[in-house]
Formats: sequence, C-alpha cells, structure tokens
Amino acid sequence: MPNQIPDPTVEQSGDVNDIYEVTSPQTSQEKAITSTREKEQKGVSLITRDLIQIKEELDDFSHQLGNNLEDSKLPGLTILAPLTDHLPNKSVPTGNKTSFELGIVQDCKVSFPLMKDTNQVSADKELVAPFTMVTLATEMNNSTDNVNTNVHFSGETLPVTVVSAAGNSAVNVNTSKQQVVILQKPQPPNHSSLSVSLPTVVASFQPVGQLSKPATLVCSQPSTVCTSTVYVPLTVGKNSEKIVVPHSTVTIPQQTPLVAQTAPKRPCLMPSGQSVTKIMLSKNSLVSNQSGNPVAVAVTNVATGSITSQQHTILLASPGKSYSVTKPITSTGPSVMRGVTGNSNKQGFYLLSPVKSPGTKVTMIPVSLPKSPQKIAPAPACGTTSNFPRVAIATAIAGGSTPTVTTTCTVAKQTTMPATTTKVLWKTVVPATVKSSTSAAGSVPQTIKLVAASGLPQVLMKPGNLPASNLSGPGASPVVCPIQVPGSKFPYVRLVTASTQQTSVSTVVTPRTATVGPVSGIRSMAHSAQVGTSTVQTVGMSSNQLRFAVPIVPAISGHSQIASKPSSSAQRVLFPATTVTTTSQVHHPASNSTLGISQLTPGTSALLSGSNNMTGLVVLPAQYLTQVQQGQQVSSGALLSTNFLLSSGQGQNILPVPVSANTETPNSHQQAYIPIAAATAPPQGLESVTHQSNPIPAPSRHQVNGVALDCKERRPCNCNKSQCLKLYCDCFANGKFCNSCNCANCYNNLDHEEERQKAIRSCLERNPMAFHPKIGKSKEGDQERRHTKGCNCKRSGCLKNYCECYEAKILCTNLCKCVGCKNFEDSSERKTLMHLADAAEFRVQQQAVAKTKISSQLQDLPIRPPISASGERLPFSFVKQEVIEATCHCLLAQASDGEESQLTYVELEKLVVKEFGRCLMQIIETANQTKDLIPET
DNA sequence: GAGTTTGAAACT
DNA sequence: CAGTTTCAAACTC
Ligand SMILES: [Zn+2]
Ligand SMILES: [Zn+2]
Ligand SMILES: [Zn+2]
Ligand SMILES: [Zn+2]
Ligand SMILES: [Zn+2]
Ligand SMILES: [Zn+2]
Repeated sequence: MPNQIPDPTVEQSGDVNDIYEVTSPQTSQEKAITSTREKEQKGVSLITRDLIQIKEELDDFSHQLGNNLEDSKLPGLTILAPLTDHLPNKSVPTGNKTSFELGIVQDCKVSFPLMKDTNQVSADKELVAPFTMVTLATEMNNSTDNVNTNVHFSGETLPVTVVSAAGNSAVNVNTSKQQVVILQKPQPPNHSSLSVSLPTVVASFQPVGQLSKPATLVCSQPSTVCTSTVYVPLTVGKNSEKIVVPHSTVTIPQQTPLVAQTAPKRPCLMPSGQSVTKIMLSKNSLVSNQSGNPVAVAVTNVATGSITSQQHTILLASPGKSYSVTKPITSTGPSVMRGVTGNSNKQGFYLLSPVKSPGTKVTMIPVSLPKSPQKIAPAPACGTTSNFPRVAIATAIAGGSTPTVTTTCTVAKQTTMPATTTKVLWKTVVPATVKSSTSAAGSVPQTIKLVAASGLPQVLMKPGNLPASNLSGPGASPVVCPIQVPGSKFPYVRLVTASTQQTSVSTVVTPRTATVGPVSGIRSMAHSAQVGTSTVQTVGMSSNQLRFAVPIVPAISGHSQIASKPSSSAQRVLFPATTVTTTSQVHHPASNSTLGISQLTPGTSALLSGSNNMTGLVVLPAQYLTQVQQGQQVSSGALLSTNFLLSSGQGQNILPVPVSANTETPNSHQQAYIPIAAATAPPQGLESVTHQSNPIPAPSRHQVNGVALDCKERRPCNCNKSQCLKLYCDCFANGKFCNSCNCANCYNNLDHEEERQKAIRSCLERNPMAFHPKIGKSKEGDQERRHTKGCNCKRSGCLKNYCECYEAKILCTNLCKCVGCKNFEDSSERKTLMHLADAAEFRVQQQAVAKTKISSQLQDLPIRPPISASGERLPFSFVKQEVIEATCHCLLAQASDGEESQLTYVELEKLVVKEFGRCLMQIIETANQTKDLIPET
C-alpha cells in the first residue's frame, strides 16, 4: 500500500561495528568496471527487465564506489547523499548501515573534522564536533567543504554527518548502543536576548527502531532559550496497516541535572553551568511524570519527499509546561519531534540512551536562529498522495490556565534548491510576567519552534484553546499552514481547521499588547483561548524573529474574526474572494470597527492600522496557496509589512506568516515564504471508490482530485494570450501565482496585483464559485467525490483527460452532460482502461520497490577499500565486470526458471534474491581463497 | 516538436 | 440561456 513506506532503517541492526572505515584511498581498480547494458530481448519479462535495471544500477554503483573511493583522501569518510549540490560534493553511498533516512532523502550528509573547542580556556583544548557548521550550508558552507573525519568520543568513533536540511545542516550521530553523545557547538561568547537565534543541529539516534522503552533525551544548554527538534520516524503499528508515531509523549522533567549514568566514561563537553533538560519519549500518549512536566507533543505530517514520504512533527515544550500528547497519529513517513526547552538554555544537546531498538530513529534538533528570516522553499509536491503534510505547533498550556502566548515565527534560511529542506521556526514564548495561575513552571518562558523540514508544506498549529495539559487530537485542532505566495514578500499562514466541520473560523487578533518585547507581559488571553480561540499576534521583533499569537476559533464557532492591532503603520487587507460562504469579521480593537469579510468585495484592500511594520493583511481565496515566486519584488513596497492571508473557502482559513521586519540583516529583505499544502487532505482510498487508480498523477488542468495542486506538483502553464488572468490559466484558476511557468505576458503575479485583483473580481462576477474546487463531495460528509458541474464531453467518451471527470478520476454523474460517456461504473471500456492503468501501476511500483531495495542494499554496503591495511585484496575488489555479468546471468537464469515454473512474483523475487545471495557468497569465498595471491591487474 | 483535438472559459 | 469564439491543455504523429 502506498501508505506503507518501507523504512530501511527498521530492518537495520545499526551495529556500528559493521561500519568499515576507509583507511586508504582506493587505487583505481574498480574504475575499470564499466556498465554494460543488457540487450532487451523480445519477450523479456518484467522481472528480467527489472533485473537488468538492477544490474545497471549495480554497475553504476560500482562505478560510483570506485570513483569516490579514489577521490576520498581521508580515512573514515562518511557517506554523503549526493542529493544537494550546495554541500560538499563528496558523495558516496554510505557504508553506514543506519544512515539512510527515507524521510529526508534529499539531504546530504557530510562528515566533519573535529575542532578545538574554542570555548575552552585550558591549553589543551578538547576536540569537539563543530556542530555549528550545521547551519553553514546556508550561511557559509564553504568552510565546511573540505572536512572529513570521524568524531571520537572517549575513544569511540562515531560517524558524524552533517545533514543538509533545506539550507540548514544537521548533524547525524549514529550510535548503536546506549551512549552519550554530546553535540556541542562552540558557544558564542555572548548571546543576550531571546531573539538570538541558534543554528540548528540535528542529531539522530542510531539504530533506529521502535523504542521498546522510553528513550531519554538529555538536552544541555547554556543560558537561553533552547529549541530542539526530535525526528521520530513513524513506525508500523501493530496492525501493520497503520504507521504510527512511536512516541506520543514527551516529558521534560524539571531541570533534571545532567545525568551521566548511562555513559559515565564519556566526557561531557558542555560548558560548565549549563543546565540539562531531559526529554523522555514514551509510547503512552499520556504519560504523567510526577517529577516532570509532560510536554505537548504535536504530531503532524511533514512531507519530505515528493511522493509519499511524510514526517510527523512533535513539538516539545519547555520544562515547566506540561503538554499532553496528541494521540498517536497514524500516518506515513518519518516523524519529526521538536522539542523546545524554555529553561533559558541555549545549546549543547546530547542524547541519552538511545534504546537499541531498530526501526526508530530519533533525531534531536536544537534549533537556533542565527539570522533573520529567510526565504522558504516551496512546499514539496504533495498533491495526490494521502494526507497533506502538516507541521503542528503546540502552544503551551500550563496549569489549566491559558496565558497569552507569543508566537515567534522565524523563518530559517532558505536555499533556492527545491529539494532542500526548508525550516520554518515558530517560537512560542509565554511571557514570564503572565499573571495567570500557572504553576511555577508556567512562568518559564516557552519557546516552540516549528521546523518545516524538507518541503513541509503546512504548519499545523495547535490552538491554545485546549484543555490544560491536554492537546486534543489532531483532527480537532486548527491548523496553521504556512503558505507561500509567489511574488510576494510575505509569508502566509493558512489556518485550517483540521476537523471535519466545514465552517472553520479563524481569528487573527493583534492586540495592542502585541507590541511588547519578547517576554513582555502580555495580557493573558486565557478566556478566549479556552473558548477555542487562538491568537496570532504580531509583535515587534527585536531582531530576527517575529512574534505573533494566533487566535484560532474552533470550527464550531462558525465565524471568522480578524482584529488588527492599532498601530502607526497601515495594513493592507485583501479580502478573500471566496469568503462568500463564511461569516467573517474583521475587528479592529482600537476603533471597535468590525468588518464583515463577507460583506466586502473579494480582493478588496482594506487599510488597517498596524504596528512595528507588521502590517498588511492580505486575504486571498483559499486557493491561493503555496507558491514561491523567487526573485520577484513586491510591488506594494510593503517590504516590512506582514501579510495575513486569510481564506475561508472550503472551510479553510489562510493566515499569513508574518515575516520578521528585521532591517538589521540584509537577509531580511528576502522573501520568507512558508510552504503550504492544501489544507484539506484529499479523501483517501480514492481508488477504491472510483476504481480509477493511476499511480501517476494525471496532469491536471485545474485541480487534481479536486484539490489544487501544490506548487511543486502544479504544472507550469503555457498561457500566451490570457495573461494568466483568465480561468484558462491553470495557475490562475487554482488561485496561484504563476511561478516557473512558461507563460507569456503573465500578469498573474504580485507585480500586477491590481490587474489580477480585477480579473479575480471579474471571474467571480461571472461565477461566484469560480475559485472553488470543481470536485467536491456530493453530500456533506460524503466521501464520494463528484464534479460540481459535470462535464460536457462530446467526443472523448469521458475516458480521456479532456474530460474533467476522468481527469479527476471520478465517474461521470447525472450532472454531466456528456455525450457517449463511457466513464461510468460498468463501462467495459473504462474497465479495460483501468486494467491497463493498473498493470502499468503495478509495474511502476515493482520497479520502484526493486529500485528502493537495491539502493537500500547498496547503501548498506560497507565502504571498504579493495586493499586492506595488510595489503591483501578484499572480496570487494573481486567484483569486476565479469563477475557482475556472471552474477546477473545467474539471476536471470533463476528468474527465467522461476517464471517457467509459474511462480508468483513474490516467489520469483525470493528466488532471485536467494540466488543473488548465493552468488555473493561465492564471490566472497573465491576472494578469500585467492586473497594470498597477487591480485591481477 | 509540430500539429490536431478537445472541452472549458469567454464572449456575444 | 444558447451559440460561437477563444484558449490552453491533452493528445497524436
Ligand atoms: Zn498561465
Ligand atoms: Zn502559470
Ligand atoms: Zn503566467
Ligand atoms: Zn466527460
Ligand atoms: Zn463527467
Ligand atoms: Zn461522461
């Protein structure tokens, strides 16, 4: 099933001992291996073709392996995934068994040399891992280009890799046993304010696997806010149908002193005086640690790949705040767990006791933001596959009271590479001066940073309206989806009510108090929060971060409210074109003015007073979702303004992500787009309903499965005469700006906002539902999708993509006025087509599986020099061209025999794999027998 | 890639 | 609303 993404790490033992160290550069023998392409013969079966493909990959791998070994000058070279080009280009398939991460396939891994700890005053400085370099990928990756080494802790060698995550590098520490890994980045001499951002460090446990017992993460930090992210790959639940988050509860005990009990031998590299926060992961959703504070854990999907890989994000609150965890969420893909400690700690994470349980990988990311908000890469394609990824933001709730939470949104640096990971950091700070009856811990400032990892399209915001210490299930929580508006300088957040209720309402309140500083005493909004209101608050940011609270009215309330904070600067509000169905309100606290959004013409611009340059509300149709228009200048000149993009279409709301109005850094002028995905997850099991399963997303003229395609998945338009301001243009019709399109004379961008708004109005005049999805549910709550208007096909028989019904993979209905329709349930033509598609799909899947398998196996192959230290040839070097060919012949023969025996595909596969194993054994044996001989040249 | 087909959008 | 034109995508070769 598509939801079950085989996580290679699950099957891995993660034994560090299996990692081979490259001790010497490879000479050149393996380079002789060249790939030959098997001639495809008629009648070659699928399996044999796959085998041929595998063979080619093997050849390529051998090639690559040889070349890279030759290039490597340093021993212990750790593998790099050659997926991004902005990182050091030492790319070698990893020999580290446990280093493969499905969720962040595009990440690079680079090993770094140890550095002298500059913070240590003593003469003999200790070697520490330069974890600060994780962010260098974005900022100064040049300095990391040359390094390769292993990190030694207490004599043990831990391969440390730096993973590039959308401009943010991360450090992967692979350990196989319970051990203390200290991730220490050189402490900057002075970091005085909360706004000082820290680089992001990602450390991952190895082996991965489901934790049989609670895992403990210990976070040691200096003196400021510490935010960390823990990546937890989703694991397959008991009923192998679901993939669940391994840990649903995160507990942060109160200022647990650093405990070295698990690894007393290891030196603690953290600076003296650092406090340690212990984070415990447990399986139970509601683990109450008497001594500690449960941490709110929000789990959401995080799309990391272009296809189906998703991650869950778990937000960890700071010590002193208790969150209960959302229920284990079934989803696909790895999980991301983010933890934030508000105990005035800053950096220096180390992980304690990674339980040796294969399958679960815990990645801990201390997050810090050195720089101003940056551009965010567009969300990855998430179009037709199951749930749209989301990132959840959990707001702290302490002791039953709901203090006003200041949310800090920081957009991490972004690289323009589409495949790179984008990080969006949200920081929620509970003012220490909150007078609400919070516990002692409640007074601890909290910071929640949300990291939108590789192409996280959405940010799911947990509203503060949840009962104390309890976060409701994901379905009941409004979602803040950061979205990208191409051509706009402003990041947007889309507030989406995850619940099934149709009338979602979002309230954006920017109270006067919002202008206070990071920890200023913001009046508690507990009341409103308890009634299900979240607050988005734009606050003047000290430097690089923007704080805002997001009041989210639960879907039940059925009205939208926008309150703007009185301020000196003006805010521009563009009202959504699709708020027709929603009762919306714009409330201005200062003037008590209330505007009904529905009363306004879509696209209307309103001026609202704002403050701190955090101005500008832009309300756009729900369809105006994620997009990136890099390099485009904002014509409105509202560089320092914050835009809110609201929409109520389809029960969805869009909120903008305020961008820091930081003028201190040049980067502040960059666009900080936050990707977003369509808020409503497309109905699952679509194929079962329509029996039109096409693995390849059908090119959609307007929408796919009734949901606007995400930016990456959306096809560029080629409009010539419409200026992309007519519904002819798919971009425009989907409510998106043209981005990377091939259109000519395009006006569908913010440079032509005026014309565009005019066009929107025009379209809405013609058809008020113009920007509504064409594919909707036939009935409320009904899973059945149907074309809202029906098609009018005359000649296509509704079996080509000309037909909007067929394109959307739905059957024609009585609404259709098609002639000669063959797109109905019992249509034989349709069934034939279906079967063809299914066959193709099967083939594609099998190919993908084979590819994944082989690549996974290749990844697990230890990197080993052909010549050992003693000079003898290793079996590895015997895999030469002839051997490869012979092996492939054996495999083909087996496959052929198996097919003649009418074996099933699975059996056939087993047979071939078995044969492959036998071949390998033979190679190894032969190598061992001849190892004393002088290797032939 | 050029040319054709197609049906929604736009227009009258 | 119906008929026609326009348009860009889907499709074919
Ligand atoms: Zn266009
Ligand atoms: Zn376009
Ligand atoms: Zn365009
Ligand atoms: Zn049709
Ligand atoms: Zn139809
Ligand atoms: Zn039809």
